Amino acid sequence: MNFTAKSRYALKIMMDLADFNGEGLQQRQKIAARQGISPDFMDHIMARLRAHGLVTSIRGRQGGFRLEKSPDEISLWDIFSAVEEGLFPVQCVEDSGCQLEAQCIAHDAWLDVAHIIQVELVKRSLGDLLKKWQDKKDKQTAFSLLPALKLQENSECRGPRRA
Amino acid sequence: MNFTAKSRYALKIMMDLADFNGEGLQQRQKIAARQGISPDFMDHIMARLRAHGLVTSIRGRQGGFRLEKSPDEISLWDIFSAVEEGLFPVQCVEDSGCQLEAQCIAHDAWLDVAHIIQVELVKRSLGDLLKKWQDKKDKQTAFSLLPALKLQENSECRGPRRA
DNA sequence: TTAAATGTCGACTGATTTGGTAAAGATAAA
DNA sequence: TTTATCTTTACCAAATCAGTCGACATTTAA
Repeated sequence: MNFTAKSRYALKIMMDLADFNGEGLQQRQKIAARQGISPDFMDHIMARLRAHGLVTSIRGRQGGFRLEKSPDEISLWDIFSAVEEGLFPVQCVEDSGCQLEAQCIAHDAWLDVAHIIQVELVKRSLGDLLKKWQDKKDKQTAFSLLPALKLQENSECRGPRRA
Repeated sequence: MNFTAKSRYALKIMMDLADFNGEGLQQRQKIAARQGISPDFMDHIMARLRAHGLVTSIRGRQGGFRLEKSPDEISLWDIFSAVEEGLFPVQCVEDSGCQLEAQCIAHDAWLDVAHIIQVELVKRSLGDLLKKWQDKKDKQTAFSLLPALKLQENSECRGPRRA
Protein backbone atom coordinates (compact mmCIF):
# COMPACT_ATOMS: atom_id res chain seq x y z
CA MET A 1 0.00 0.00 0.00
CA ASN A 2 3.01 2.19 0.44
CA PHE A 3 1.92 5.27 2.35
CA THR A 4 5.03 7.43 2.19
CA ALA A 5 5.70 10.89 3.52
CA LYS A 6 3.89 12.23 0.47
CA SER A 7 0.63 10.83 1.77
CA ARG A 8 1.27 12.11 5.27
CA TYR A 9 2.07 15.58 4.04
CA ALA A 10 -0.71 15.61 1.47
CA LEU A 11 -3.30 14.81 4.10
CA LYS A 12 -2.04 17.59 6.35
CA ILE A 13 -2.04 20.03 3.48
CA MET A 14 -5.54 19.11 2.41
CA MET A 15 -6.85 19.23 5.97
CA ASP A 16 -5.24 22.63 6.37
CA LEU A 17 -6.83 23.94 3.18
CA ALA A 18 -10.17 22.51 4.24
CA ASP A 19 -9.81 24.20 7.62
CA PHE A 20 -9.32 27.53 5.87
CA ASN A 21 -11.80 26.85 3.10
CA GLY A 22 -13.72 30.00 2.18
CA GLU A 23 -11.12 32.21 3.82
CA GLY A 24 -9.29 33.09 0.65
CA LEU A 25 -6.06 31.86 -0.85
CA GLN A 26 -3.53 30.21 1.41
CA GLN A 27 0.13 30.78 0.69
CA ARG A 28 2.67 28.04 0.29
CA GLN A 29 4.83 29.40 3.11
CA LYS A 30 1.94 29.68 5.49
CA ILE A 31 0.60 26.20 4.85
CA ALA A 32 4.09 24.75 5.17
CA ALA A 33 4.75 26.60 8.43
CA ARG A 34 1.40 25.67 9.96
CA GLN A 35 1.82 22.02 9.10
CA GLY A 36 5.55 21.69 9.72
CA ILE A 37 6.51 20.77 6.18
CA SER A 38 9.50 21.89 4.13
CA PRO A 39 8.07 24.33 1.57
CA ASP A 40 10.43 23.01 -1.08
CA PHE A 41 9.26 19.48 -0.62
CA MET A 42 5.69 20.66 -0.48
CA ASP A 43 6.07 21.90 -4.04
CA HIS A 44 6.29 18.34 -5.29
CA ILE A 45 3.16 17.38 -3.45
CA MET A 46 1.25 20.45 -4.56
CA ALA A 47 2.12 19.73 -8.17
CA ARG A 48 0.43 16.36 -7.90
CA LEU A 49 -2.58 17.61 -5.99
CA ARG A 50 -3.06 20.24 -8.64
CA ALA A 51 -2.60 17.82 -11.53
CA HIS A 52 -5.33 15.66 -10.04
CA GLY A 53 -7.75 18.54 -9.71
CA LEU A 54 -7.77 18.67 -5.94
CA VAL A 55 -6.35 22.13 -5.47
CA THR A 56 -6.22 25.31 -7.50
CA SER A 57 -3.22 27.60 -7.49
CA ILE A 58 -2.91 31.24 -8.38
CA ARG A 59 0.51 32.59 -9.26
CA GLY A 60 1.97 35.97 -8.61
CA ARG A 61 1.38 38.42 -5.83
CA GLN A 62 -1.62 37.65 -3.67
CA GLY A 63 -1.45 34.15 -5.07
CA GLY A 64 -1.82 30.94 -3.17
CA PHE A 65 -3.81 27.75 -3.00
CA ARG A 66 -7.33 26.68 -2.29
CA LEU A 67 -9.36 23.50 -2.61
CA GLU A 68 -10.84 23.00 -6.03
CA LYS A 69 -13.85 21.10 -4.70
CA SER A 70 -15.87 21.03 -1.53
CA PRO A 71 -14.24 19.06 1.31
CA ASP A 72 -17.22 16.71 1.17
CA GLU A 73 -16.37 15.83 -2.40
CA ILE A 74 -12.77 14.86 -1.63
CA SER A 75 -11.95 11.46 -0.21
CA LEU A 76 -8.82 10.06 1.34
CA TRP A 77 -8.54 7.86 -1.71
CA ASP A 78 -8.47 10.93 -3.95
CA ILE A 79 -5.67 12.44 -1.91
CA PHE A 80 -3.47 9.38 -1.50
CA SER A 81 -3.85 8.14 -5.05
CA ALA A 82 -2.93 11.61 -6.29
CA VAL A 83 0.43 11.68 -4.55
CA GLU A 84 1.57 8.07 -4.46
CA GLU A 85 3.00 6.35 -7.49
CA GLY A 86 1.64 2.93 -6.71
CA LEU A 87 -0.99 2.89 -4.06
CA PHE A 88 -1.95 -0.70 -4.66
CA PRO A 89 -0.27 -3.29 -2.49
CA VAL A 90 1.26 -5.33 -5.29
CA GLN A 91 2.18 -4.83 -8.88
CA CYS A 92 0.01 -7.57 -10.34
CA VAL A 93 -3.09 -5.93 -8.92
CA GLU A 94 -2.11 -2.48 -10.01
CA ASP A 95 -1.54 -2.98 -13.70
CA SER A 96 -4.05 -5.79 -14.10
CA GLY A 97 -1.84 -7.23 -16.79
CA CYS A 98 -0.43 -10.10 -14.80
CA GLN A 99 -0.01 -13.06 -17.11
CA LEU A 100 0.04 -15.54 -14.28
CA GLU A 101 -3.21 -14.45 -12.76
CA ALA A 102 -4.82 -17.82 -13.22
CA GLN A 103 -1.89 -19.63 -11.64
CA CYS A 104 -1.01 -17.32 -8.80
CA ILE A 105 -2.28 -18.70 -5.54
CA ALA A 106 -2.30 -15.24 -4.00
CA HIS A 107 -3.70 -13.12 -6.80
CA ASP A 108 -7.33 -13.04 -5.76
CA ALA A 109 -6.44 -12.34 -2.16
CA TRP A 110 -4.48 -9.26 -3.19
CA LEU A 111 -7.31 -8.13 -5.43
CA ASP A 112 -9.62 -8.41 -2.45
CA VAL A 113 -7.28 -6.51 -0.15
CA ALA A 114 -6.73 -3.75 -2.67
CA HIS A 115 -10.44 -3.44 -3.21
CA ILE A 116 -11.49 -3.23 0.41
CA ILE A 117 -8.84 -0.66 1.24
CA GLN A 118 -9.96 1.47 -1.66
CA VAL A 119 -13.59 1.18 -0.57
CA GLU A 120 -12.78 2.26 2.96
CA LEU A 121 -10.63 5.17 1.83
CA VAL A 122 -13.31 6.39 -0.56
CA LYS A 123 -15.79 6.36 2.32
CA ARG A 124 -13.80 8.91 4.27
CA SER A 125 -14.23 12.49 3.12
CA LEU A 126 -12.17 15.50 4.02
CA GLY A 127 -15.37 17.10 5.22
CA ASP A 128 -16.04 14.39 7.78
CA LEU A 129 -12.45 14.38 8.96
CA LEU A 130 -12.42 18.13 9.31
CA LYS A 131 -15.59 18.06 11.38
CA LYS A 132 -14.05 15.53 13.76
CA TRP A 133 -10.92 17.62 14.05
CA GLN A 134 -12.86 20.78 14.76
CA ASP A 135 -14.98 19.06 17.41
CA LYS A 136 -11.87 17.76 19.09
CA LYS A 137 -10.24 21.16 18.97
CA ASP A 138 -13.30 22.83 20.47
CA LYS A 139 -13.30 20.42 23.39
CA GLN A 140 -9.62 21.00 24.00
CA THR A 141 -9.84 24.76 24.00
CA ALA A 142 -12.87 24.65 26.25
CA PHE A 143 -10.69 23.12 28.95
CA SER A 144 -7.58 25.16 28.48
CA LEU A 145 -6.52 28.65 27.75
CA LEU A 146 -4.40 27.74 24.78
CA PRO A 147 -4.87 29.93 21.74
CA ALA A 148 -6.69 28.31 18.87
CA LEU A 149 -4.47 25.51 17.69
CA LYS A 150 -4.96 26.33 14.08
CA LEU A 151 -2.83 29.38 14.52
CA GLN A 152 0.06 27.50 16.05
CA GLU A 153 2.84 26.21 13.95
CA ASN A 154 3.02 22.50 13.97
CA SER A 155 5.97 20.24 13.53
CA GLU A 156 5.94 16.90 11.88
CA CYS A 157 4.10 14.24 13.80
CA ARG A 158 6.77 11.67 13.31
CA GLY A 159 10.35 10.85 14.16
CA PRO A 160 13.00 9.28 11.99
CA ARG A 161 11.92 6.36 9.90
CA ARG A 162 13.12 3.77 12.33
CA ALA A 163 12.49 4.11 16.00
CA MET B 1 1.06 0.39 4.89
CA ASN B 2 4.17 -0.78 3.11
CA PHE B 3 3.42 -4.16 1.62
CA THR B 4 6.82 -5.25 0.34
CA ALA B 5 7.88 -8.43 -1.38
CA LYS B 6 8.01 -10.03 2.03
CA SER B 7 4.25 -9.80 2.30
CA ARG B 8 3.76 -11.05 -1.23
CA TYR B 9 6.02 -14.01 -0.68
CA ALA B 10 4.72 -14.72 2.79
CA LEU B 11 1.18 -14.95 1.53
CA LYS B 12 2.21 -17.34 -1.24
CA ILE B 13 4.15 -19.47 1.21
CA MET B 14 1.30 -19.61 3.69
CA MET B 15 -1.25 -20.38 0.97
CA ASP B 16 1.05 -23.11 -0.29
CA LEU B 17 1.39 -24.63 3.16
CA ALA B 18 -2.35 -24.40 3.66
CA ASP B 19 -2.89 -26.11 0.32
CA PHE B 20 -0.70 -28.99 1.47
CA ASN B 21 -1.91 -28.93 5.04
CA GLY B 22 -2.20 -32.46 6.45
CA GLU B 23 0.03 -33.86 3.73
CA GLY B 24 3.18 -33.90 5.81
CA LEU B 25 6.18 -31.61 5.94
CA GLN B 26 6.93 -29.43 2.96
CA GLN B 27 10.54 -28.79 2.10
CA ARG B 28 12.03 -25.37 1.62
CA GLN B 29 13.13 -26.15 -1.94
CA LYS B 30 9.75 -27.49 -2.94
CA ILE B 31 7.81 -24.56 -1.55
CA ALA B 32 10.20 -22.12 -3.17
CA ALA B 33 9.99 -23.88 -6.54
CA ARG B 34 6.22 -24.17 -6.50
CA GLN B 35 5.76 -20.52 -5.65
CA GLY B 36 8.60 -19.09 -7.68
CA ILE B 37 10.57 -17.66 -4.81
CA SER B 38 14.32 -17.64 -4.25
CA PRO B 39 14.94 -20.22 -1.51
CA ASP B 40 17.62 -18.04 0.01
CA PHE B 41 15.30 -15.10 0.34
CA MET B 42 12.58 -17.38 1.60
CA ASP B 43 14.76 -18.17 4.59
CA HIS B 44 14.34 -14.66 5.91
CA ILE B 45 10.59 -14.84 5.56
CA MET B 46 10.38 -18.28 7.14
CA ALA B 47 12.36 -17.09 10.13
CA ARG B 48 9.75 -14.44 10.81
CA LEU B 49 6.78 -16.69 10.21
CA ARG B 50 8.29 -19.16 12.63
CA ALA B 51 9.12 -16.52 15.24
CA HIS B 52 5.49 -15.44 15.16
CA GLY B 53 4.18 -18.95 15.65
CA LEU B 54 2.66 -19.32 12.20
CA VAL B 55 4.80 -22.20 10.94
CA THR B 56 6.73 -25.02 12.53
CA SER B 57 10.00 -26.26 11.13
CA ILE B 58 11.76 -29.56 11.57
CA ARG B 59 15.46 -29.72 10.85
CA GLY B 60 17.51 -32.50 9.39
CA ARG B 61 16.62 -35.23 6.97
CA GLN B 62 12.92 -35.60 6.35
CA GLY B 63 12.55 -32.11 7.76
CA GLY B 64 10.47 -29.30 6.40
CA PHE B 65 7.71 -26.89 7.28
CA ARG B 66 4.06 -27.01 8.17
CA LEU B 67 1.46 -24.62 9.50
CA GLU B 68 1.45 -24.38 13.25
CA LYS B 69 -2.27 -23.60 13.41
CA SER B 70 -5.32 -24.40 11.36
CA PRO B 71 -5.71 -22.20 8.26
CA ASP B 72 -8.95 -20.92 9.76
CA GLU B 73 -7.03 -19.56 12.72
CA ILE B 74 -4.57 -17.58 10.61
CA SER B 75 -5.52 -14.18 9.22
CA LEU B 76 -3.91 -11.98 6.62
CA TRP B 77 -3.12 -9.60 9.43
CA ASP B 78 -1.17 -12.34 11.23
CA ILE B 79 0.86 -13.02 8.13
CA PHE B 80 1.62 -9.46 7.08
CA SER B 81 2.37 -8.18 10.54
CA ALA B 82 4.75 -11.09 11.04
CA VAL B 83 6.93 -10.22 8.08
CA GLU B 84 6.74 -6.45 7.79
CA GLU B 85 8.66 -4.15 10.07
CA GLY B 86 6.11 -1.40 10.15
CA LEU B 87 2.74 -2.36 8.82
CA PHE B 88 1.02 0.78 9.99
CA PRO B 89 0.78 3.60 7.52
CA VAL B 90 2.57 6.21 9.59
CA GLN B 91 5.01 6.26 12.45
CA CYS B 92 2.90 8.25 14.86
CA VAL B 93 0.16 5.66 14.73
CA GLU B 94 2.53 2.77 15.09
CA ASP B 95 4.33 3.71 18.25
CA SER B 96 1.45 5.60 19.84
CA GLY B 97 3.99 7.86 21.46
CA CYS B 98 3.47 10.90 19.28
CA GLN B 99 3.88 13.99 21.41
CA LEU B 100 1.95 16.15 19.02
CA GLU B 101 -1.11 14.00 18.89
CA ALA B 102 -3.35 16.73 20.18
CA GLN B 103 -2.05 19.24 17.68
CA CYS B 104 -1.73 17.13 14.57
CA ILE B 105 -4.58 17.80 12.21
CA ALA B 106 -4.12 14.40 10.58
CA HIS B 107 -3.51 12.16 13.56
CA ASP B 108 -7.02 10.85 14.10
CA ALA B 109 -7.51 10.22 10.41
CA TRP B 110 -4.44 7.99 10.34
CA LEU B 111 -5.58 6.20 13.44
CA ASP B 112 -8.88 5.53 11.73
CA VAL B 113 -7.23 4.31 8.52
CA ALA B 114 -4.84 2.04 10.39
CA HIS B 115 -7.70 0.61 12.40
CA ILE B 116 -10.02 -0.16 9.53
CA ILE B 117 -7.29 -1.81 7.50
CA GLN B 118 -6.36 -3.99 10.44
CA VAL B 119 -10.00 -4.93 10.98
CA GLU B 120 -10.43 -5.95 7.35
CA LEU B 121 -7.21 -7.94 7.27
CA VAL B 122 -8.12 -9.78 10.45
CA LYS B 123 -11.43 -10.75 8.87
CA ARG B 124 -9.72 -12.65 6.07
CA SER B 125 -8.50 -16.11 7.05
CA LEU B 126 -6.16 -18.37 5.18
CA GLY B 127 -8.90 -20.99 5.30
CA ASP B 128 -11.36 -18.80 3.42
CA LEU B 129 -8.79 -17.73 0.88
CA LEU B 130 -7.72 -21.30 0.28
CA LYS B 131 -11.29 -22.36 -0.29
CA LYS B 132 -11.76 -19.65 -2.92
CA TRP B 133 -8.54 -20.66 -4.61
CA GLN B 134 -9.48 -24.32 -4.69
CA ASP B 135 -12.91 -23.54 -6.10
CA LYS B 136 -11.35 -21.44 -8.83
CA LYS B 137 -8.84 -24.13 -9.60
CA ASP B 138 -11.54 -26.78 -9.84
CA LYS B 139 -13.48 -24.73 -12.32
CA GLN B 140 -10.40 -24.15 -14.42
CA THR B 141 -9.42 -27.78 -14.60
CA ALA B 142 -12.97 -28.78 -15.43
CA PHE B 143 -12.67 -26.85 -18.66
CA SER B 144 -9.16 -27.73 -19.65
CA LEU B 145 -6.82 -30.65 -19.74
CA LEU B 146 -4.07 -28.92 -17.82
CA PRO B 147 -2.58 -30.97 -15.04
CA ALA B 148 -3.46 -29.85 -11.54
CA LEU B 149 -1.99 -26.39 -11.10
CA LYS B 150 -0.66 -27.09 -7.71
CA LEU B 151 1.94 -29.33 -9.23
CA GLN B 152 3.19 -26.70 -11.65
CA GLU B 153 6.05 -24.48 -10.80
CA ASN B 154 5.04 -20.89 -10.62
CA SER B 155 7.01 -17.78 -11.25
CA GLU B 156 6.62 -14.53 -9.49
CA CYS B 157 3.42 -12.70 -10.30
CA ARG B 158 5.13 -9.39 -10.79
CA GLY B 159 7.56 -7.57 -13.00
CA PRO B 160 10.27 -5.14 -12.05
CA ARG B 161 9.39 -2.51 -9.50
CA ARG B 162 8.56 0.11 -12.03
CA ALA B 163 6.57 -0.72 -15.09
C1' DT C 1 30.39 -42.92 12.68
C1' DT C 2 29.89 -40.77 8.72
C1' DA C 3 27.47 -38.72 4.91
C1' DA C 4 23.60 -36.62 3.16
C1' DA C 5 19.61 -33.93 3.60
C1' DT C 6 17.65 -30.65 5.55
C1' DG C 7 16.77 -25.95 8.15
C1' DT C 8 19.29 -21.43 10.53
C1' DC C 9 21.68 -17.38 10.84
C1' DG C 10 24.27 -13.35 9.78
C1' DA C 11 27.24 -10.61 6.62
C1' DC C 12 27.31 -8.43 2.53
C1' DT C 13 25.72 -5.90 -1.77
C1' DG C 14 23.87 -3.46 -6.01
C1' DA C 15 19.88 -1.05 -7.35
C1' DT C 16 16.10 1.69 -6.27
C1' DT C 17 13.40 4.71 -3.60
C1' DT C 18 12.84 8.26 -0.40
C1' DG C 19 12.85 12.70 1.25
C1' DG C 20 14.69 16.69 0.58
C1' DT C 21 17.49 20.98 -1.39
C1' DA C 22 18.38 24.24 -4.76
C1' DA C 23 18.41 26.99 -8.77
C1' DA C 24 16.31 29.12 -12.53
C1' DG C 25 12.02 30.57 -14.30
C1' DA C 26 7.05 32.03 -15.00
C1' DT C 27 3.26 35.01 -13.66
C1' DA C 28 0.70 38.57 -11.71
C1' DA C 29 -0.01 42.55 -8.70
C1' DA C 30 1.65 46.84 -6.78
C1' DT D 1 10.07 47.28 -12.71
C1' DT D 2 10.14 45.31 -8.46
C1' DT D 3 8.30 42.08 -5.48
C1' DA D 4 5.63 38.21 -4.07
C1' DT D 5 4.10 34.32 -5.36
C1' DC D 6 3.86 29.56 -7.66
C1' DT D 7 6.52 25.98 -11.27
C1' DT D 8 9.69 23.01 -13.02
C1' DT D 9 13.68 20.50 -13.27
C1' DA D 10 17.91 18.76 -11.75
C1' DC D 11 20.43 17.00 -8.24
C1' DC D 12 21.75 14.52 -3.94
C1' DA D 13 22.66 11.65 0.51
C1' DA D 14 20.72 8.24 3.13
C1' DA D 15 17.79 4.48 3.75
C1' DT D 16 15.52 0.50 2.17
C1' DC D 17 14.79 -3.47 -0.71
C1' DA D 18 15.47 -7.75 -2.53
C1' DG D 19 18.19 -10.58 -2.73
C1' DT D 20 23.04 -13.73 -2.58
C1' DC D 21 26.32 -16.17 -0.18
C1' DG D 22 28.74 -18.86 3.10
C1' DA D 23 29.26 -21.07 7.33
C1' DC D 24 26.79 -23.66 10.54
C1' DA D 25 23.36 -26.75 13.20
C1' DT D 26 20.46 -30.78 13.35
C1' DT D 27 18.54 -35.11 12.17
C1' DT D 28 18.24 -39.41 9.81
C1' DA D 29 19.93 -43.20 7.05
C1' DA D 30 23.47 -46.02 5.56
